[in-house]
Amino acid sequence: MSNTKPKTAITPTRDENYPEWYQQVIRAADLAEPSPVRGCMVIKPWGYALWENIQRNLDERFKATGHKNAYFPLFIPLSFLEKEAEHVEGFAKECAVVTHHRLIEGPDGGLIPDPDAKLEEPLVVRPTSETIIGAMFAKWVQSHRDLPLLINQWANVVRWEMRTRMFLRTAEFLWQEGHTAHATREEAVAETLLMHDVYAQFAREEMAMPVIKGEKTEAERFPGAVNTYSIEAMMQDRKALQAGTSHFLGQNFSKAADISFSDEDGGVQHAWTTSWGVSTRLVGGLIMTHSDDDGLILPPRLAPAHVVIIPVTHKAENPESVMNYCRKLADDLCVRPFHGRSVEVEIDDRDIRGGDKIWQWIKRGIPIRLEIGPRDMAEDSVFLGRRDKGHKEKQSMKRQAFVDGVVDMLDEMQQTLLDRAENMLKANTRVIDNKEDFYTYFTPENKQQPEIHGGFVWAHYSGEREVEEQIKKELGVTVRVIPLDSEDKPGTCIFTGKPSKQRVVWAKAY
RNA sequence: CGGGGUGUAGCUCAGCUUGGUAGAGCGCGUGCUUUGGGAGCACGAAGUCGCAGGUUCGAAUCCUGUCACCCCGACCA
Repeated sequence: MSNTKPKTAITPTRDENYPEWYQQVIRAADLAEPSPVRGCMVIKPWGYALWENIQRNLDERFKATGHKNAYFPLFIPLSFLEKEAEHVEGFAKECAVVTHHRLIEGPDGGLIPDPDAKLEEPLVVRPTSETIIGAMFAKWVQSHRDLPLLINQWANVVRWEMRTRMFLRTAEFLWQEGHTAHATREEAVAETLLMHDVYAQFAREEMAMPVIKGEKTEAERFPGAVNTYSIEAMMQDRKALQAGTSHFLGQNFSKAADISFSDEDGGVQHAWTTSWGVSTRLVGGLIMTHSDDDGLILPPRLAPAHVVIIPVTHKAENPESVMNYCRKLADDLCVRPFHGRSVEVEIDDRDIRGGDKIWQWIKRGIPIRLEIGPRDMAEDSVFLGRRDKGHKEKQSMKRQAFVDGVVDMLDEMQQTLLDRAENMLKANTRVIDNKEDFYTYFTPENKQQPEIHGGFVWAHYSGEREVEEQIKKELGVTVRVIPLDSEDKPGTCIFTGKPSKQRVVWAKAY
C-alpha cells in the first residue's frame, strides 16, 4: 500500500481535525484574523466584501418586504434592560458595561477611569436592541394608523462570550436586527413567519445552503419571546448551525416599553412586536457548508469577485501585450450582468511566482481562475480552472465562448454547490423511531474525533423540557427545531412513550 | 468561575531538568538560476527570552509574585 495522501492546501484536513481545519481556512482565505482584544476578530477585506454582499442582498429583500433602515444607539441605559424579566435573565450574564466617561493618569502612570467621572446610570453595550428600540417605538406609535412599523438596523452588538470562534461566536459581531410592531397578533405572527421565509430563501438561493425551517422548543427560545423560529443548516461535520432567527414577541416587549395605540374603536391596546436577525455567523456557515481541503469555496452569487485573471508574462516577448489582452478581457466580462450586479474580475499582476499566486486564489475560493499567457493570446483563448472542480482539471476555451458563457458557468457552479450541500443533508438525515437507535446514532464511534459522526435525526418527542435537558447532558444533542411544513403524522415519543404531534429535528449544534 | 497548559524573531517552535555570548524551520529583503500548478542556491535584516522582584560573579534557564493567552468543562446567534 503506497497510497500517499494527496497534498492539500489546508492542513489538517476536515477528516483529521474539523475545528482546526475551519480556523486554517479562514486564515488561508484571508477572511479574518484574531484581534488584540480577546474574543474579537478583525475582518479583512476579502471577508468583509463577502459580508457586504450578504448585507446588500438581504437589505434588498428587507426593503422589498416593506422595511426601512434606521439606526439606534450602541449604548442602552441599564434600566431599559431590566424591564422585561426573561430578557434580563437571558442577557445579563454577558453584558459589557460602560461606567465612566473620562480617563485620568493613575498612580502608576497609566490611564485609569476617573472616579469623579462615574456615570449616574451605567450604560450597557447593546447585546441586542429590543429594549431601546421599544422605548422609541413607544413614542412613535400613537394610533393604529402608525402601524405596522417595520424597521431594520445594521449594527454591531456585544455579547461577552466565554468561548469564542471566528465568525461563529465572537464577543462583538455584525448583524442586522429587524424590529416591527403591529396592531394584531395575527399580523405580527405573519411578519415573523415572513422574515423566517426570507432568511430561508436567502440561504438557499444566495448561499447555496439548504436549511430546515422550524420553531424552537422552550429551552432554545429567545429570552422574552413567545415563539422563536430558526433556520438550521448542516455543516460538513454534520453539526447544526442556527443561521437565522425570527421571534414573535407577543406583547411582552410592548407592555414592558408601553408601546400602545388607540384602536379604531377608541380603545387603547398594546402593540404586537417581532424581531429577527442574522449575523456574521452566516460567513462561518458559508465556510463550513462548501469549503474543502484546499480552502474556501464561494457560491458565485456572494463571491467578492468571480474571476481572477493571472497574466503569465515571464516568457512573453511583449509582456505589455499580454496585459492588454487581460485588461480587454476583464472589460468584456465586467459588463455581463449577474444577479443584480455584474461579473466581477480581478487581475492579479503581483510580482510573485505563478504557482503561489494560483494557490492563493484557490484558497480564497474564487469561482473561476484564468491563466493567460502568450499561447492563449495566440489562440485567442483562455486557460481556465474552476473552484467547483479538481484543481488539476483545467481546460482551454475560446475567449469569446468563455465571455458569452461566463454567467451560465457561474450559475451552474452555484447550482452544483447547492446540490452538494443538499446531498450532504439528505445523506446524513434519518428518521429514528426508538430510543436505542437514537443513542447508538449519536454515540461517537471514534472518541478521538467526536465531531465527525451523527447528523440530523427526525424523532417523535412529547415536548418535556426535562427530557431534552437529559439528552443534552448525555449526548450533547438538542432539538434544533420543530419543523414547519412537515407532513409528519402524530406518533409516540421515543423517550417517554407519550403522544407526539410530529417528529422534531435533533442534532449536535454550534 | 473550576481543571490543565503555554508565554523565546512576523509565524510555528527548540533551548530550561544540569545557569556560562540567542537558535531552527517557515516568512521577509537582495542577487543569480528557474518559471503554464505550492521553485533552487547564496547572502542578509530581524528577539529587553511576557512583566516585576529575588538568588548568583553570571539567569531564557533556579525562586517568588504578577499579567496575558490557549485548551477542556459550565454558558451561548
